[in-house]
Amino acid sequence: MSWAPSSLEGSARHSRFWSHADSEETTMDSEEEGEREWLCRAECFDPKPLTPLGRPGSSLQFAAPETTAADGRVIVHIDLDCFYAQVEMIRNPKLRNKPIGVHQKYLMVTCNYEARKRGVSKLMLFNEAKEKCPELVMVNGEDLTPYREISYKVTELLEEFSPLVERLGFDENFIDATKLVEKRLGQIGGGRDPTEIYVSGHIYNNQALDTSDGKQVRLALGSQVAAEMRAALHNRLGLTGCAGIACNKLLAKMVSGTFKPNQQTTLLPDSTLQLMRSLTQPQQLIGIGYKTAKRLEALGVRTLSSLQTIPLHVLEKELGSSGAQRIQRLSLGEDKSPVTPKGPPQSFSDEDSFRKCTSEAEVRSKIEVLLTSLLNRLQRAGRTARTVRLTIRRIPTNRGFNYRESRQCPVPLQLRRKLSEGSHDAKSALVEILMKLFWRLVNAELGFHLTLISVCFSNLTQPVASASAPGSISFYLTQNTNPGGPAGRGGLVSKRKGTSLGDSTDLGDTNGNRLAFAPGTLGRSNKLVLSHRDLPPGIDPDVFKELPTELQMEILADAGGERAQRSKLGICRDLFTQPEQGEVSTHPTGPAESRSCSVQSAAQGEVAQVKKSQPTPSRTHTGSEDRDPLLCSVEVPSGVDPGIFSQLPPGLQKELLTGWRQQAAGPIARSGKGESGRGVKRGRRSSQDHGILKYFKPS
DNA sequence: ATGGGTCCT
DNA sequence: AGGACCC
Repeated sequence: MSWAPSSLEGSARHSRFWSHADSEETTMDSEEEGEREWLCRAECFDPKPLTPLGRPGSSLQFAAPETTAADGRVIVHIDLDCFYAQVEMIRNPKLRNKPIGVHQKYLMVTCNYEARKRGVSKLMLFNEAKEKCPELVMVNGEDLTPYREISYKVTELLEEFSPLVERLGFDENFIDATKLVEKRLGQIGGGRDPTEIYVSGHIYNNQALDTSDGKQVRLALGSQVAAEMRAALHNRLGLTGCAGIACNKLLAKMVSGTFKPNQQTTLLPDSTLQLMRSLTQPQQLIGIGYKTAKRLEALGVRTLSSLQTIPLHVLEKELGSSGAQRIQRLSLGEDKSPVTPKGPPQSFSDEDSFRKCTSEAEVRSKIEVLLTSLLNRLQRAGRTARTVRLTIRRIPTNRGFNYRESRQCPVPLQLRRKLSEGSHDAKSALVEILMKLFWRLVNAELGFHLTLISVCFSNLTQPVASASAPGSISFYLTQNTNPGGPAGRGGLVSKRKGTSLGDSTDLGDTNGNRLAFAPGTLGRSNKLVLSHRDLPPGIDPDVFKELPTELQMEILADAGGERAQRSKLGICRDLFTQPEQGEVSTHPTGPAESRSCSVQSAAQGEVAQVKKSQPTPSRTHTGSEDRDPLLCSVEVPSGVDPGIFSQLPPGLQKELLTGWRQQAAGPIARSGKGESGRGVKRGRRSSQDHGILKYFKPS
């Protein structure tokens, strides 16, 4: 009652907002979905008014609308379906067809659709869910590592389409696809097939597409981009999700959940007010939370329409002028906020909640656990922290259950140097610092009863820059790495002329692989097909074969680490090693679009593209006997498939071979104080912590 | 509630 | 250091 309930894809607001879609979605199986989306293309595409399109030079017909530039944007919102549950199904494919729930403590934070069919829903209590569905397989999701890692893979994949990608939590991303769409528009206007103008997926409110309306055409092309993004997410990461396409972030997000799961919806501008009318409370708008909703209620504003019509000066008295204007514009579906890439994480935190912690010894022990995990995370990411913070929550106070208090202090410079070398002394020094912060929070004479302890590292150094420098692996393999200063941020789509994923309207190009696959190793479902002994020891082949290609690649690469350490991603053998034996051949059902023409050809294009690339000439021999003779004699790091390795650019191979033997460079604090200051645009995330380099380098 | 995140004041 | 917001 006193806090705003929230959770991964599961705030009360979210549930209320989408409850309509939620109840529908279970009735719609994927078979049906595919047809519906496809039908929509047929229904909404109007073949007659094409006249201006076919004429050469007619692209002027679609010059940007007169109105504000903000209105002419094409924003895609991607929202992964029950993300934690999907990750758990990837980690353990045997769960694929079972109802599963993911819980943290006694709260089930999400569940898959198999569970939802059986009446289980998000944010149910553990016991409640088990009662509803005794067969429910409960997985503990308190360690966010696997979710965080796959989450960043999703963002990276989307960044291949456009550098303007903004994360929202672990399972949502906004993409500004305006430039990409403009580029395609130019190609269509230049005399290409006008039937390329259609909406992929649903159109909100079933509005007919008017192909003579430039804004609508842009959104239609945006819907095709969104479909390609979702196809890539499925083909490469094995993930499904929904997309919303609209002219701003607010509307894209609001429309994306109209059809769930694994479907997409485009909002054409004429239907904006209808979408807004479907909202009942102000709190359903992103940006209006629990507190603001309460203040609005005090003003008598309980409905969206009353928020739309309340005189601005009344609103301003309660919320201040900037806030008032913002939320009133939101209520009308207007939102000028840009898609803002946040770059590398600003903070790393780890917390634990519990019923009771009343002794200093318990506190110290919990802090040690949190610290150990955090220091590992920092080191793997190549970051160091300038600030530490300790946060606690005490047993119910007059300030509400969720009231937290914190104290923070700088991490002494000496300590930072030692930490970057992994010194054990340094860690205990940090524990002492945190204990001092603790005693600044609680009065030693009074005793205490905590229900949560959290440690947060912030004011982080940038990731080491070497990974994104020209000549490095990530320079070759990632497309938006921006090694330069602030000037490059958001400006460049690609360093490699003409090869940016999004640059082409050719479907075959839209799902490019950053990693090359050996010819013939891609199976029917676009997963690597490798013989038993190609796998690192300890990996269950039955599990392995079910994984998405990029995760398979990662495991293979991970096995190459000489010291067989955990990969930086943690998507490594112990996460995928199954305790059970026996065969399970669950073929995950593809997304609806896998059966649709355009997306299927995209997937085939991906394979075709891979097959086109030629193996590099070989020199030495290390391979095993029955590999492709064209590929078998390349010197490769141990544990990596020579066929894969051989397809990499020569400079890349060289770097790999060199890098393999090197110790990972220690984190280097880049000088320059203001670089991560507020309001200053930071450089893009380098590939050090999430980029492609991690596939190849031992940690 | 859980275990994270963001930016602003 | 806390407050608001997001998932």
